[in-house]
Amino acid sequence: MPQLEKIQAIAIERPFNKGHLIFQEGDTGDGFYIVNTGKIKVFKLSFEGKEQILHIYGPGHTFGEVPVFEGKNFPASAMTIEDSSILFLPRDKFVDLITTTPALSMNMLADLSKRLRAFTIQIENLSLKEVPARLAAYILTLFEEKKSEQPGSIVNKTPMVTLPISKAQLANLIGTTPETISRIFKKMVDAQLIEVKTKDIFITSMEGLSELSESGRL
Amino acid sequence: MPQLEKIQAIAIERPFNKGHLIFQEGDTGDGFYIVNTGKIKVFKLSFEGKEQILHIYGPGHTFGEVPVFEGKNFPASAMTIEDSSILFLPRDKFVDLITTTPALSMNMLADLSKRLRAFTIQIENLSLKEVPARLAAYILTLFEEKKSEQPGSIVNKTPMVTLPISKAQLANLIGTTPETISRIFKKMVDAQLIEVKTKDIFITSMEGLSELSESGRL
DNA sequence: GTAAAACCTTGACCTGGATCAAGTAACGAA
DNA sequence: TTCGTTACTTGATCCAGGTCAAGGTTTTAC
Repeated sequence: MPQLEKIQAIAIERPFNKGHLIFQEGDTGDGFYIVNTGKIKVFKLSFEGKEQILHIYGPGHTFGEVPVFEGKNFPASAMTIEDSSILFLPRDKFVDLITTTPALSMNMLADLSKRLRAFTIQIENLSLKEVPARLAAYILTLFEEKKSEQPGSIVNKTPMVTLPISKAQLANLIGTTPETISRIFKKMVDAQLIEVKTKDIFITSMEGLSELSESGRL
Repeated sequence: MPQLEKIQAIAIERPFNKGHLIFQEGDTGDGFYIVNTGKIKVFKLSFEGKEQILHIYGPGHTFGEVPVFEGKNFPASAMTIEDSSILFLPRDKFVDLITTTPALSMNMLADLSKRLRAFTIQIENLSLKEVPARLAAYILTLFEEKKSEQPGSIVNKTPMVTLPISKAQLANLIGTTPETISRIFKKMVDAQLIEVKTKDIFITSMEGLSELSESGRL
């Protein structure tokens, strides 16, 4: 991204404590956001207060663009889940920038397309997979992300991932409850697929996990 | 859309019978599509063959853009559900056009944003609402669409909508089964919310439906 | 107009996972 | 290190909605 400097020139930095509501579903959006440091969740609440997490984003990710381009309000809410520094990009300045920089708009289109793909997968998970398959898929996704971040080949070591969020949040992300998460982790351990030590998960059968994530009965 | 002519200049028209697979999840996308006439569904299939519909699009809607901007393959499949005429826009020509036409890229960004919003609602429905609420919400959406299409005020008439798709497809759209759709329609009739005559639905209690769609127990 | 096919309804049954309740483990502050 | 808080686990119970099976209705094609 060579446009980064231009973007930073118009960005306003805002520090937030963990648990700060950045915007709420229905609010008017007069700009969008980039995670600088920390971590945020984008989520919906049901009438009864149940939460469904749509995304969890760390440094470098943008969020809250939909109202900028569509002109209506935020379709979901966003909250920090760690102490964070968030950059705010005012709408007008960004639109100026994007209309004069075709490459930037192509990047933005690619970014929204990625998000559409991610939603596609989330809908598939919620509607077509049962909870064990969703959980297995989540663990595998974590592992893939980890591999692409530090591609140094780790031979001869049990593959391991560390949950980046609490198990309660994980439940809200994959559309279930903490109790169910707990029970299914246990079943996975019994089935020799993983070992769990607090937030660390050791994958003992990549193949088994992978199979569970697609066709998955446990 | 003043760009329409330019787009039509690079589009290739293709007629398809009902039930024709336009593209399949995983295929390489070397362009995207616009519905000219007819109707299509974009959907995912589970391992066991269960279907979840992501969108149903009629004339004027674009689909299959994700690979064009993101460079990977289709995240879902698309099929005609009526005899249809579909326009194909080859990737290269479209990218040329879009990089030289800022307004077109803004339109595209707005379009993808709308789709993100729609997915957001679908995820909320699947995860946070029960089937009766989803069905009520669907009927209300149909009614809103109808109103915005023909805004001539219809005073003094029972509000009515016609299901644009089969009940089996409706089940796949809202994430349930035909049997459940059938039972819930019956309950809605018993609760004096609607009358059903084959594909025509007469709304007898807008308020009741509306309440059911949000907080909804039946 | 009639037959075949596709679609829809209804009933009986079953199960995944939610909920409620109570205990246990991990974590942060003093 | 200990206390208080927050996070997680485990058990018992319950129900929304899925599945299977059989019958009814609507649409399509000739």
